[in-house]
Amino acid sequence: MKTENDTPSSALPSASPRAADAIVRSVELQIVSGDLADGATLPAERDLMQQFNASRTVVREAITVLTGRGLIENRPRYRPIVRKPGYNTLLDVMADVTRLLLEEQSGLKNLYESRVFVERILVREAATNARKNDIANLTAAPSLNKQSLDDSAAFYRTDTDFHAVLYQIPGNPIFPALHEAYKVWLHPHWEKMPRSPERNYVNYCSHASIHAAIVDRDPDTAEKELVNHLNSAWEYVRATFDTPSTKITSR
Amino acid sequence: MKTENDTPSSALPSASPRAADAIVRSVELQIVSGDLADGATLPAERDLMQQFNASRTVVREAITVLTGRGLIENRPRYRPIVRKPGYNTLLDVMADVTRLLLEEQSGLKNLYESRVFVERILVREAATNARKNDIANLTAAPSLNKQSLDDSAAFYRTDTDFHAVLYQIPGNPIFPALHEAYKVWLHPHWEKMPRSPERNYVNYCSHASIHAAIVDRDPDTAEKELVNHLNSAWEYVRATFDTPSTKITSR
DNA sequence: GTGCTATGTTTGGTACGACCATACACCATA
DNA sequence: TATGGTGTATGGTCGTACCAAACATAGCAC
Repeated sequence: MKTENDTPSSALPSASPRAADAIVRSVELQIVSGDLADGATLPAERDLMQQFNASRTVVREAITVLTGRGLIENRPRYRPIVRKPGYNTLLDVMADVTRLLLEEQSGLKNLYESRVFVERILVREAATNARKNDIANLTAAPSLNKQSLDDSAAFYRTDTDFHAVLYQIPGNPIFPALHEAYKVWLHPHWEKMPRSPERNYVNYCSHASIHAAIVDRDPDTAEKELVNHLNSAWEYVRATFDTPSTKITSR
Repeated sequence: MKTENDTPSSALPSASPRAADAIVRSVELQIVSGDLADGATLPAERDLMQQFNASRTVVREAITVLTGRGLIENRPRYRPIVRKPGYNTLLDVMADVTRLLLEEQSGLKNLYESRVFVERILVREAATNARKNDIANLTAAPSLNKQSLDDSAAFYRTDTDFHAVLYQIPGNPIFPALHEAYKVWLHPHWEKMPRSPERNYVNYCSHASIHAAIVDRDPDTAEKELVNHLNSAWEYVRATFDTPSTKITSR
């Protein structure tokens, strides 16, 4: 986390008076307060200069920072577009660093393992507390799976959709955003996974089993089926870059 | 060098050839490859100008971007310090946006709820697969709690330590980083929570119960105790900013 | 010799001005 | 009216200059 180490000699000599920070803060405030609506465009840089009484250097630095935080979108020759921060923004910001972390073998494994943990509790939650509405969504997804067994690309989409339902059930916007993040980050590696109607059928059966267990209000079975499902998928992905020590063990 | 052959009507008209990006990528590579070790300092800006044959404007923009990604640390009048990215870096990057999201009431609630979900699966995992070593850590923590019942500040620390153990058990570095993030983001709000030796004792008992259930290899009870524990804590925090609709219901 | 101070150098932060390429609005011509 | 050329606004880049703080060094006092 942020290094908050005060220098041993005194309290806070830092208080970095970077001029751009003031602009960043000001724009941030305008965004969260709604003065700058989502989708609105920022004034031209030369106008911001006057507005904040700063040089273009500083204004541009502020824009760079805000872009890095995902608060504005900055295409080369267009005005910056305001993007009101949400949970998806949060994951967006992580994307660049995540890409670096995923380049190491253990990175992908760790990320996938975390997904397994999350989905384990999500299926348990579903089995325990899913409402009629959720069950309906959860029922529709596997049937769509079944219809696209022969089209691996389509199956991949409906496969993802099934898991997406799990992330919606808690009603917490963090989870759908998290699912989106897993999807984006894992997708490049899943692309390389061999697919076949037979393999799709196995996955479909897993989804059906999980769905059945949820309908039965049986969290233990639901979790067990999910773990089997995800571990099996991992084995397929692992085969595309097989190395020792990437195997998920059950401890 | 830049591709100018994309179809003008479709696809990606962007292909932004921002000069700073090249520097960013280059430095990123040097960091992950180890050419730039963690803790090393970047060359002076005027040296980087020559090295990349770019203007200082561009060099400084690259540094700003890298700082935003948490890959370098940039104090006002010092050389930028290289920080090899890890999972904690990941959470660091989210900090600024998270701060904005937490300013909305539902932000805190959503974040805390996600923590409950995560810890639910963590205690289940602990009850199922914790090794002797983990159990030992888990045993030590509550006893430290007990010793600091009368010192609320100390108790808060040991309280956090107990939960930290849960995040260590899976052996996945993502979880300790996540715990650190929860700690930092939730801390300001927990600060405002009223504390007392009696309240500390209640929390201690919860920890003891969770610990006992884990030792008994009883994930259901462990989860139940944890949920009670965390929901109870939430009620105390909620009291500091009471508004309707922030109550956590069990659906 | 040791320790402190004054001074010059390095370096990041900021400002200003200039130029380029392109998106876009505008206008003139067919 | 449709089309194509033109001018302007705007972001991207460059170069220079200046300031203030950090750092290195030399010089001074003891």
